[in-house]
Amino acid sequence: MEDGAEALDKSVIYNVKPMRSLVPVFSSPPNHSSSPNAHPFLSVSPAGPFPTGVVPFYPFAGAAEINQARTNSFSSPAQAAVPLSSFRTPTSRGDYSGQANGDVEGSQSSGKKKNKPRKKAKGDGRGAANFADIDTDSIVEGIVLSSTLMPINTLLSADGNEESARYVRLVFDVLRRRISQLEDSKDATGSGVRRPDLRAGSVLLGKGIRTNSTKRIGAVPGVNVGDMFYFRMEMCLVGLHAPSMAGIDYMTIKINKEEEPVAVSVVSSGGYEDDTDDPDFLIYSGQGGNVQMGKDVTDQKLVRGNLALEKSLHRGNEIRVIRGVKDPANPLTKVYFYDGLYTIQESWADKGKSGCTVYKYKFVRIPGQPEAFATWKSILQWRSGTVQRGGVILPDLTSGAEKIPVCLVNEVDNEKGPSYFTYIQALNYSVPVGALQPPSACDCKSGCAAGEAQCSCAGKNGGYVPYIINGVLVDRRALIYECSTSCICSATCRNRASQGGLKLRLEVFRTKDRGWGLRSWEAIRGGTFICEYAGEAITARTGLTDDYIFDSTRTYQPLEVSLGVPGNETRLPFPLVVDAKNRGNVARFINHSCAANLFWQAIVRYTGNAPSLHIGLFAVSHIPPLTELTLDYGIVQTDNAPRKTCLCGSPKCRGYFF
DNA sequence: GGATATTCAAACGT
DNA sequence: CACGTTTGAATATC
Repeated sequence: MEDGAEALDKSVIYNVKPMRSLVPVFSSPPNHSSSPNAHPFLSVSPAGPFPTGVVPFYPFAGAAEINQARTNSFSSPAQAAVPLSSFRTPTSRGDYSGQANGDVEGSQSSGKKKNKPRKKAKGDGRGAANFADIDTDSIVEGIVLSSTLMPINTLLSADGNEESARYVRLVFDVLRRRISQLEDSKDATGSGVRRPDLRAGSVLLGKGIRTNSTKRIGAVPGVNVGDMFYFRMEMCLVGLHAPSMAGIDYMTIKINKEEEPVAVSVVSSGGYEDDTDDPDFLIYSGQGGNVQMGKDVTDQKLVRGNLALEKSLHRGNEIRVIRGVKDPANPLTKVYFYDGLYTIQESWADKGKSGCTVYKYKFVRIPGQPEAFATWKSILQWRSGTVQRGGVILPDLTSGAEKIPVCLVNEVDNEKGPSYFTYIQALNYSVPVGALQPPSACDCKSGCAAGEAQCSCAGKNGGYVPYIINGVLVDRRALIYECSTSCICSATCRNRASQGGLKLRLEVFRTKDRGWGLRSWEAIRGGTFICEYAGEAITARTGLTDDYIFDSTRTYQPLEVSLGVPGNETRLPFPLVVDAKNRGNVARFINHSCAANLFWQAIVRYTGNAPSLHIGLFAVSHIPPLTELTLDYGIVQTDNAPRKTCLCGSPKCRGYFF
């Protein structure tokens, strides 16, 4: 288009093989918890000293006492092993939300305080009725029983670890997404505020599906600097920050018979006039004094959280800091980054704008921790153009084929870029005649998510639109039917999440010693559609082990946590192999990992008049910006198939792939 | 132990 | 869309 003299197709660029077998980049090293500073409390702990990073504080109750409080069937430590057959798995009907569960609960627990319903005393029932008909017990049961991550009889202990924290976060989000989906499918007549996050959090707390439930100073096992959250409840469930709203979390410690509150974590997210400019410092405002319903601004008092911060200043203990920011990609929501440990350097009393007293605390970040909030700030600068992203080789390797540019960066060595390939946005593959039911053609006028109970596309997906808002998939299914050209609904219908090319800002980057990889500048929620695997469909030969191959006939691990409904297997009813060597999209740069943060999902929709199949890639869990995106490329079943040695480095590494 | 006060939510309406 | 309103739920404290 611009200078036509060049015979070179602009979409053709350099190409070097992605090294799929190499170690993925994690947002933070796993050994972060070995604090550079000695823990100030170790010397005074009655049971100390402990190894660095271990903070076994039980100020009020022993672990046993806390465990005893759990009476639910799923985490009860009473039975050494619970045979799976003693549980009834959900039936294959599309609607599995209304089933009774008395047999399961009854056989495992005495029935006292089954689900801790948290009765609302209010008589109107308006808000409470929002979720009244959603059987969260059955949903959670399906999730727990189908999980491959933790044995169901493993106690989610008061002191967590990497696995339990991951488990809790995954369960929370899939439950929350399912509740959202069920809410979305109802008539949109109810105007009450819906809070699937609170509902999911409350249900899981009631069932003991939480971890690190004892408060502690310093690092929280299984939660790493740079971890990302979308709801306060998520942080509560993993023991990072307990209060559901308050910004300061604190605990009382007993020293020489003196009880004293100390702060353990704070959330800074714009509720007060904090100074958050410098990623190494934080000026944090004390709590209270704000305008509330029918109350004026008042002086803050040195009580509760403020008192705890003051005591922490004098004790010098580490305090976890969570930085909440507005997500520019979705300005209505917030993202929370766990930014690691800080100490308070000084405090003072200020006069706020209204003339009332506001306490201020200067937090200083302990050096040597991985970047978290600092990374986010850098990306904001790249996006606004105030700072240029370093190492850019090509500003857009799609050459405009995507609406959003994908830059090619190398901050590591002298490689100039991958070898030639042609950028295409989508896979072009028609479903074999008779292999599947054809997709539907709905006539929804107002979007297919809410209130369109008659949507025939939703009917194809078991009665529900498979996506909630923002292109977030509720759960993996064998196949998803999207709305498309033959539907009445608009292009913004949420049942078209995989269409229209990239929606996230991505970059292809040079890894340190691992070839090229793909990652995002954006905060990605679990379940989000990332991209499809584009390329040339080759159905004739399967079992290929070349690079740039996606092979649906390989064996894939199930998701660690899912809703547990039948039909979420990955096998397709016909063989599809995609070769992205000569033609492809960003997906061809995605490296393999046995602990991948993406999964694939088959999607059917019309392209013109032909039902076409697409391979969508979705986020397994929240993915912080600049974390490498990885996919499990599966296993070839035949015994003598050539295999590639895997060095993904995860504890679950199989040692090979393909 | 139950009830209450406190609180840097999250959604939605204007 | 910035701001106000509404409905919240965990926890500490009374």
